[in-house]
Amino acid sequence: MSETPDGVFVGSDHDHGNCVSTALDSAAAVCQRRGVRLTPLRRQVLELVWQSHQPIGAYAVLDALQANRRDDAPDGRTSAVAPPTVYRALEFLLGQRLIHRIESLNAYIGCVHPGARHAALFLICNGCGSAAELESATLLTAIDNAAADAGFAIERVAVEVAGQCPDCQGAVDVA
Amino acid sequence: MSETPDGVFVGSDHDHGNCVSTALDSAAAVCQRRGVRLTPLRRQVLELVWQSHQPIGAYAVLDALQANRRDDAPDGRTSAVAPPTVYRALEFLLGQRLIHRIESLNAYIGCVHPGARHAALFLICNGCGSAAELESATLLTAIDNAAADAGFAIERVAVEVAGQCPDCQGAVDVA
DNA sequence: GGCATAATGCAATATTATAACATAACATAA
DNA sequence: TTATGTTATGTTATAATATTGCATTATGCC
Repeated sequence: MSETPDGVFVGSDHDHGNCVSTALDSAAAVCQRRGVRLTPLRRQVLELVWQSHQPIGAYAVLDALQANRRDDAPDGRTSAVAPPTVYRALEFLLGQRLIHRIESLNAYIGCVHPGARHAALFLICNGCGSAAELESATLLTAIDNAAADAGFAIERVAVEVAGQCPDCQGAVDVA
Repeated sequence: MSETPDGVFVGSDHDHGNCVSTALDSAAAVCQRRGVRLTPLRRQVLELVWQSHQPIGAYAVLDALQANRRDDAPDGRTSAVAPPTVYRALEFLLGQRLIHRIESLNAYIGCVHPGARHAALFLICNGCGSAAELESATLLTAIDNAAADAGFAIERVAVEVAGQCPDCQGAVDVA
């Protein structure tokens, strides 16, 4: 089923390096337009989030960051990266709408509509751990209406649907 | 604005004791029907979750449980309640669909349709911390359709909308 | 350079959740 | 009735996630 390049789940066949660099470029553009700084650290965190191309936890980002630094250091000696370093970068990226947080996984994923204010629907596969970001006008209208009926002022929306992606539905789990 | 008894947010004016005991009764009925055991511990945890009538964290339940036990003990001496005790009870209640978990808060709340398999929409007030459980057929249809289009098999749905409830929208936050 | 602001480093700790194993309660049949 | 399997709870330790507070460094601007 990796021959469905137009499915909402990215297959193993897509041009990964390209999609990451595209994301970084548009993030840079968004930040420049807004007059906020996509510092090397923030850029690196964004890159790591995109590279995983799946929801990735803050501590996984932290580990990757640390590994990067070891590689960069001439002698391999580096001080440990501390959690706030990562959380602050993630917070910045969330604020600029460059990534999303998946609440039900305590994890983060690159946003496919970088910088835009929007409410996304996530399909999260319990099998392979991948996630797809969708937009549904009907869905958002339904949420808006429900909130309006209740006199509720919306600030943030999370729609997270867990289940099995097409590729994982056939798979039998080996005992 | 506490004179809107038919709003989706419960006011301070509703019959709290009654709504808790109703919830406990129907939980007992559900469990009996299913042949599962609503043990004293599980019942007590369910009661604590309902009593708060807001999303309540596992450790708050734990503290309340501990307080209860101190009250019950003749001499006030009791051993500490440990996290697994609470998490296991919560897990049971989730499994029987007697409570919901609010992912974005890491918290739990009584289910208003006890025992029924359903996908709920939560309006969560950032001002007062209360939450309202809604159903929206349109919303669920939209989610079903989006999933179907993607060939995705749904297992669990979380729709969490954060914002300001009617009562909190007027309120100015004091600096 | 000197200053203000923003960003990062760093240490400690808070909060949420689970693993692993021991014991107790309950159900049922020999 | 106790033997036995099963379910539930207790207990200890630890894992995973996240934040607070303060020190230091980088950046932009005059």
